Amino acid sequence: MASQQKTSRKAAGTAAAIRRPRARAANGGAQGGDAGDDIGLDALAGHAGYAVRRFQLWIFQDFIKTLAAADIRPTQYSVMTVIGANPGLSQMAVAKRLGIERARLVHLLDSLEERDFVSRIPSATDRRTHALHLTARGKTALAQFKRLAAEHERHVAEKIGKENREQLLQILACFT
Amino acid sequence: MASQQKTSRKAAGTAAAIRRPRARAANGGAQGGDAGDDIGLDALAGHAGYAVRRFQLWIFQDFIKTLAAADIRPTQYSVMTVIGANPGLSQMAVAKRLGIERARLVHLLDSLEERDFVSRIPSATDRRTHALHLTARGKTALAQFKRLAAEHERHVAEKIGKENREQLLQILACFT
DNA sequence: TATTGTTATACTCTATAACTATA
DNA sequence: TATAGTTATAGAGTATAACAATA
Repeated sequence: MASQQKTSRKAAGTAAAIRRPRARAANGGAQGGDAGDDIGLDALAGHAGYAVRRFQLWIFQDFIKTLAAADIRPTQYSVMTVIGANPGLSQMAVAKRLGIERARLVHLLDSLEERDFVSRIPSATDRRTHALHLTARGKTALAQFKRLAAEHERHVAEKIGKENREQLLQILACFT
Repeated sequence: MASQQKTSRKAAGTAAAIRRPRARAANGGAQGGDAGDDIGLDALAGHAGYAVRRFQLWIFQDFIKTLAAADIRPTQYSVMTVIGANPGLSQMAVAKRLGIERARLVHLLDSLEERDFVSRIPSATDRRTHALHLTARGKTALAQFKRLAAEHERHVAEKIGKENREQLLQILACFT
């Protein structure tokens, strides 16, 4: 399939190689090879999804950077937070609550269990399920993660403004 | 590595199998095997990143569903929109403007070129670069995509409220 | 028969590094 | 030497399907 794509691209490139007077000049001619910041995006400016995507990229990057010393990523943090607030949940319950595939949660819990942050305790009432708990070490670790996460939230407030951050949380409350 | 993980998980499970009185009872006991909606998440409620992530998932799902008939995904749409608004841009310029890896843009453009929406035109001034343009077919298609995208935006407004959507766009304007 | 946890597969996206051809 | 486009690879993340144990 890759070679097919390659072939068709090369072919298209060759065909298009019949040079034209360049409509590009209509743009001022400064944008062809330049990665300047003056590229018009008005067409995307009105799209909520684009702004939200860029914001989410920024926010996750800052979260990862701020919690890099603890080596915890956003999803791991959310899993530990939910288990810490609701000890004894099953894997299905956590997966559904966070919108994670249960197949993926298996691997997330594997790594958290390897680091001795979480433990799967067989349920006495339903032997298919595990009751999820934070270990003593996990509880201590989560407390530190939360301090770092609070620092990350301050970065967000600095970036978009304290009031704007609170408004945003209100607007999106229906998604938490 | 997989078998290592499996081994350590099984071992941890066995060791933890020494049953405890279940701290879970402190939560009301209804949450263990249940995926109910009453799982406490207060701990995550104050985190902008979590709300934004969930919102972005919803918004992308709706975008993909609304534009499914056109078979266009959000990133493809943003690429065509930028090229349409700024004909003649180089691949680097588009990649930087949209925050996409230039390596990934290659494949995105491959598929758009295969569908005859975009063409790479060799630059006369810098033979390393391609000037990107929409084909006639691409322009017609983009016009239809924009109508569908506008319908998607109406879905967003229905979901979070018309005024909230506009406020959100204002708050996140610095990320577009 | 349905559900939980698990394994496996595939596809998308992200992040790199290297290669080529140009500059 | 630096840059643009390309190729390749590895790692997350997502979406499925299937399986064993259990309900």
